[in-house]
Amino acid sequence: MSRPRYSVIKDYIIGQIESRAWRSGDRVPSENDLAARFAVSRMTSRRALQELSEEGILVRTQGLGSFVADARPRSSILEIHSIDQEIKARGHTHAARVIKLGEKKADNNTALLLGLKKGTPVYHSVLLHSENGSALQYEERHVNPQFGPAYLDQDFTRITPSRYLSSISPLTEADQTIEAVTVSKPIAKLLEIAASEPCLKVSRRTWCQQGIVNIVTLYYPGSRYRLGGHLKTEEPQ
Amino acid sequence: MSRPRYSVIKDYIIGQIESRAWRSGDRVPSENDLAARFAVSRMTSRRALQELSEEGILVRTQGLGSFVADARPRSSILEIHSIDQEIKARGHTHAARVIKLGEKKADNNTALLLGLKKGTPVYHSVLLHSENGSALQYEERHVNPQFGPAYLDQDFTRITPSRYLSSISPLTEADQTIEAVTVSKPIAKLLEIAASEPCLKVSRRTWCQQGIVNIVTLYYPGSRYRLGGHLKTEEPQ
DNA sequence: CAGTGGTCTAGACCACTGG
DNA sequence: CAGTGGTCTAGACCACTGG
Repeated sequence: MSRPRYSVIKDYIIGQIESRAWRSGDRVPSENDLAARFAVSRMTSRRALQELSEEGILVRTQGLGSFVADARPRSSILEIHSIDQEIKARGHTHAARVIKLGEKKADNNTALLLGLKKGTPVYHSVLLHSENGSALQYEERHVNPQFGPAYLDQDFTRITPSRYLSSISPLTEADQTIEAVTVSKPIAKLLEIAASEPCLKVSRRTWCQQGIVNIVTLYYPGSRYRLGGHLKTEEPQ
Repeated sequence: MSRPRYSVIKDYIIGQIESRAWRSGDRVPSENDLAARFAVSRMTSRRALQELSEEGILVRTQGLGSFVADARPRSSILEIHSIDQEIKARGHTHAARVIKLGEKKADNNTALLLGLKKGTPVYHSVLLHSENGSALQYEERHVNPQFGPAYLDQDFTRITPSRYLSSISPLTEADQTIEAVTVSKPIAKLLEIAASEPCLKVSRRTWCQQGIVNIVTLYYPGSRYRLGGHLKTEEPQ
């Protein structure tokens, strides 16, 4: 059961980009070049280039060629994905550092958002996620212990909180707001940015079938991250 | 210059789904069926089904067939709302000021994004929208004249560009990215904020059935605006 | 088993870009 | 002009699904 040839060609191209042999704006080999080099038909080399173009890794122009796209990360607003998967999907290395992990009594606001009584014990975690060694996301989370009983026993350098929680109780719903803010000095320091640098703040509350799982606040350096999405109207009238 | 055949097949399938002739879960004709019906090769009918699958309109399973996907709820973050409607929905007063309105030759980047040749004349507008007298959104737009022929004759203090354009050619698709940035001094002045204040930047490209309508850049003061939405997973497994 | 989608070939003609 | 990507053909073999 061998891998499809177009997929091998994709990996080759991704490898070249990751190793910085080919950089943003560089032209990559043409369909014909790749077909000859990999001894496949042009339809097959074309598929590799086409898919990389759809994935935003290449930009193609008729008559000109295919070029390595601007490397800034994108994520789909539609999908709630785990940051590690998102980073790995870009072919990069994800690492997480656990800043805090423990139990807290829910304050007024946390209790309200989680639908619990004030003072109820909740799990609290703060993580810093990095992409290829560069800080990308500060993550603070308050978890309803009911939906993640072994939360405090997890090794969050190996599995993200989001993945652990969704393995216990599948996500069914979420609320989300997106803002542009500056962050406090301690957070700026962790994110390796100046305190004046604008950041994206994503505040999210997630539900499983049985109730509210957790509330999350994420901060991304504006210079290193953007949210992206593609939408289609269901019924163009 | 006829439309590609795979695109004709896609439209046929979309038409069947829109007219409710084919409904969620129904099986659509196979690659071979469509190839015979449209007198094309299987590679061509396959492309139509493949693209619709990537767009989430069909779901394909080897050995089984291709099926109409469930209609999915979308995040309101992704709904394209007219800023005036949004403000009025809050019971507030919307006002718009026209900063620029005219014709420009498309530069390299604009041409690329609009799918036009460099130097093609495009319409260009800059507006400032306010809510109860307080600046809320800086809007810059480059419009393909083909899809808004009377763009320059509109009174954008009375009808927003977005509403005018969608009255001409209904919106079918959009790309959007969201970033946290600081803005240039002139824009900061218009928005009545300090140049150091973080802003949300929304970059959007919209399509109608026939092609790319326009590209838009919006800036919102981070202190006065946030994007919000509610999402539901399609299939809680 | 017949039918489905997944991969692939070796050609073809075309529109487009730069020099 | 030579080179690029965009569309397309008429075949092929394969893995997979249900009956």
